Amino acid sequence: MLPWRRIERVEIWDARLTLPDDPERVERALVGRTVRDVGRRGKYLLFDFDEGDILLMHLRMTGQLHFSPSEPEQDPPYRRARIAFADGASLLYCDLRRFGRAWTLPREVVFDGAYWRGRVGVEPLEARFTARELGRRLAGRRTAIKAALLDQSLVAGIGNIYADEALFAARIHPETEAGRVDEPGVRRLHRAIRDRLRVAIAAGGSSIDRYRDARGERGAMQTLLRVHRRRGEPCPRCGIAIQKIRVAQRGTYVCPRCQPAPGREC
DNA sequence: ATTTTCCCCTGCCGGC
DNA sequence: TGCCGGCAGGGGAAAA
Repeated sequence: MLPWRRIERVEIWDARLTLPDDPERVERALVGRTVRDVGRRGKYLLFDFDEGDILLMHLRMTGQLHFSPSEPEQDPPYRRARIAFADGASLLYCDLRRFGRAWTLPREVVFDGAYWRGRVGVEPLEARFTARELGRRLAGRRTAIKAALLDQSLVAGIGNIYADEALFAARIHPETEAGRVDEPGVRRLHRAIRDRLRVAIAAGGSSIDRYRDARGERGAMQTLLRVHRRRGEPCPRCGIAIQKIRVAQRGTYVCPRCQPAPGREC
């Protein structure tokens, strides 16, 4: 919905958005550019233009983009920035918790792998993400498997929801040492990651809280989640109560029977 | 180097 | 019922 639109005006109301850069500098870098392509690398959004720097965004926890094809209706809450296009369309950025960031970088930096190394790892839905590749990346890691899944530099894009869901589907306890997941376990986990992400994308994401897509639509994945945010509900596989624990400083949901704690497999 | 802790924000909810 | 600590779809910086 953005390609071929020319940016006429950029308004950044929350200066935190562009930290550590100045909002004015980012505004100047964007005005007059025509959008060529919108892409993604891990959880980073990339806006590529006819010329000049690339705009990168990370929505973090509560960032949202709202597109409207004509002059925006009313002001949504927590609006932080707006890109107004020459044809009257606009892209509004809202963010309750103000963790999201936007910044610009030269194309050659963004398209060089060095920028992403240590930041964003293999894309889980691409062909080169094989079970063998997952195993290679987990090998030798002493941290909990869930912490490893949340580590974006290993595998890109898995967040707290889908880490829980993938581990449940693979029947692996989240606190299992990453390097000690056995080979069949790695294969189950690899399959589970891809399966759960594909289902989630097809469902339009999980609108547990306030998540909406750029058109304002809710996702349906929250109804398909099997353990995440389902403490006390029956496990869909065995029926016993889902437990909530804490792993890697994140709320973690687990079936104590289907995902036996490390060291006492059933 | 890898791993863990703290912190950035605002609003909401569960538990006392 | 009302208040309040804890927690939330994340990750960077600093510390262990």
